[in-house]
Amino acid sequence: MHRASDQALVAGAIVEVEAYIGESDPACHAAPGPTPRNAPLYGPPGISYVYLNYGMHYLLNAVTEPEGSPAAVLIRAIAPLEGLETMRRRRGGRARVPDDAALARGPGNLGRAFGLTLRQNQLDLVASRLGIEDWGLSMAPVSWGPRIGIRVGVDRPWRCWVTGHPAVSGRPGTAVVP
DNA sequence: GAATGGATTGTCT
DNA sequence: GACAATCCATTCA
Repeated sequence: MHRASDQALVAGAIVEVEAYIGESDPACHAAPGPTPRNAPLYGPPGISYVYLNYGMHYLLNAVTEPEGSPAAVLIRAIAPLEGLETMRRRRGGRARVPDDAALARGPGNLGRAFGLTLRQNQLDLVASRLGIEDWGLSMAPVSWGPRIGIRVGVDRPWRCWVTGHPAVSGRPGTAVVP
């Protein structure tokens, strides 16, 4: 995943995601039906869905299903590969980041490291400066388990992460399927 | 027009 | 382990 703003390019390998699928998924933003906020979920796939959560964190989703089928993948963490200095500067303001693996660990931290705002909402993830590409790095073993940080729909094991990777958020050892 | 609460994180006890 | 920070979409009157 990468994002270019001005001169700075930041990029990293996605190591943790969660799926939010359909109006029948109580944790999906599409659960209440179409609204102005979740409109991107109902659009074509390959488009970003960025929203502000808890009034302070910009969370990034990638819309995955054809128009009319609301579903998206929440990008929760990336392993930084490019633009480390930029990420440190953006993260550095408040608390110090102990190690590089923590620069974009967790959806809120990722949003800050990438400098995301509502302006990055509904961007084309293939053609715009915010994008997801196949870098041929997807050979690491992954684990599946319940999604975290939500109060409903926790029964769905739709969280997927690179097993044992230091840039993955949450507590280790919660895998349902190794 | 006012109240409510959330796909979070860092700090404090 | 509890809580504050902080904004907007949604809900209710």
